[in-house]
Amino acid sequence: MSDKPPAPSAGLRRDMEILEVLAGHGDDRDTDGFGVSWIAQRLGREKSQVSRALRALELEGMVERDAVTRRYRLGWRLFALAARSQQARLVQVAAPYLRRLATAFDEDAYLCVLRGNRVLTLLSVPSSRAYHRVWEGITVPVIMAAAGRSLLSEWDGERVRELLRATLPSGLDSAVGSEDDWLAELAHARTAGYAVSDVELDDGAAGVSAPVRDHRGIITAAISVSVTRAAPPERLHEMGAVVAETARELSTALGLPPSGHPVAACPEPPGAD
Amino acid sequence: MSDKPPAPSAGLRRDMEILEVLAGHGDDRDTDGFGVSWIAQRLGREKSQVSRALRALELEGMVERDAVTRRYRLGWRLFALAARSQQARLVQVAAPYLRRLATAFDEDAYLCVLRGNRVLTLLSVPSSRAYHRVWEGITVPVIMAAAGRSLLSEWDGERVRELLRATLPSGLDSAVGSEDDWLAELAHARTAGYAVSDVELDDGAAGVSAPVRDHRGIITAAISVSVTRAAPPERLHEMGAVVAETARELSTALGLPPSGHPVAACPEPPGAD
DNA sequence: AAAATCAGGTGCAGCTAGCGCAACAATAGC
DNA sequence: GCTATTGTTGCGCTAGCTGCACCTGATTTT
Repeated sequence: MSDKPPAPSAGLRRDMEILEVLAGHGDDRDTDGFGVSWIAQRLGREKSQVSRALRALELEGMVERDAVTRRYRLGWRLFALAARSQQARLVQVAAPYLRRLATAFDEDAYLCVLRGNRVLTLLSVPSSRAYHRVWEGITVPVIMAAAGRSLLSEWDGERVRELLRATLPSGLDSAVGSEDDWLAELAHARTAGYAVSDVELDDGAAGVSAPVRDHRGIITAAISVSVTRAAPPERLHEMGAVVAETARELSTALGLPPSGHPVAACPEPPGAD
Repeated sequence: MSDKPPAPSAGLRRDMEILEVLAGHGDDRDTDGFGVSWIAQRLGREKSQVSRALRALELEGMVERDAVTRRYRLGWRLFALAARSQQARLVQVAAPYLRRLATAFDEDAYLCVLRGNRVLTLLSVPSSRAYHRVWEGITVPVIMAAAGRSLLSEWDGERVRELLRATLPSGLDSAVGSEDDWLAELAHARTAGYAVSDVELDDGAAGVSAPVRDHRGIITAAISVSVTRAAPPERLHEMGAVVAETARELSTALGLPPSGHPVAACPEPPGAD
């Protein structure tokens, strides 16, 4: 009598509820999954319905069932779908944010990821100013890229040293000394939420960068903004704060829970106009 | 024509097909997403149907639509769910180990699991070298993957034969002969703790791999490192030893008791058919 | 030991929700 | 401006889902 009006795609809704239950409380104590009856009761639905739906979902690989305990958990297909498109999605979702930065500072903005011991630029948005060097698809050593510090900022110290040593051919003993400096800078970037690098290499660009996290909270990319005009340190830190905030927004849009809590509200990306 | 009987869960099937299309091929030309008509045509379905399904999926957050281009791509919800899957945990734990391998050898490193008779790559850590396509979320036949040998190394011989026959279309009679070779290689991999595969298929990558065990000692995954440059056999075996050791460390991190193998071959066979 | 309890699956009738066609709306193209 | 293309909606018809009751099989109770 009350409401049954808005019930389109009831099947999908049911499936999503089931998946959400299987996703669990986020805790990892539920590693053995959940049984049909339990899910049905929790959803207030018929067992038969849940049973059939789960079978269908299993057929599609969205859930998988433990052969012995007969319990269900999320399946490989979900993971495969996400894995295949996460990079494409990253680029797409990031674009508007980079544009915002590029126009705000009138500086080139970049989206970078770590590839081996080099930094790969996935997307670059040019400023209005003169020549814009195309970096997309280009890799540079971590130490040379502005985004490098952000990408490594949460790495284990030992790993960073290994990577640095692997990067530097060995001829540079100045580097040996600067390893500690680097680690210190990483620590600073970690606390500040952004990294500032002034000109280090002849060609190496100065810039500010901040880490982008995926839905799991792992740093998977970094955005950076070049700094082509002389600017006082405090100006750089102002920029850093903005870049860091933008990176946070982007992370949220990618599915990162706003404050380290299960998924919730809407990750509304600023629709380009 | 006459058979429409086996059509349960038609809605789910449709949704999955759509998601599969949206996931693309991992190539990066799909970065713009896809339009309704294009998807409909590709699936051989009615536009209206696809349109409505996409709207429903969007409502659930499984897909999202670019505000300006009106094209769809996978949504945050799917990523959030994927992050909660069992595989995600594996990936998270394994990532540092793979990174270490990738930087140590400057070769691509992979984490793979067995999915039916194919090998699914869960995580690929690219080296710094030339562009490499995304393998994450992609499946390849067991015989083509470097990790295949490690994943099958403790299987019953008969079952391996079955799987090989099911995999090979049948046209390849050379395969019939090589079945025994394969079994022999599996035996070798079992004793050595790692598997070395040189180039077998035109595209098939050479590589070394080693098995990863869960807390029960059962092989649940494999890590492998590609070998893109010519290397003498002894070099490959050096690498194999390193990969095997890394796999052991990873297994321990996953909860395997450090002491040798508690070994499978227990009350529970990996699937009594 | 038999019987009770619980989890999961199946058969079936009734009815809802999704399908397909085609008209319509909204853009893009010329 | 008009036409071509893409995306949305109205609606009758039926495929497929819901929900009840019953069945199987494992685990526990007394």
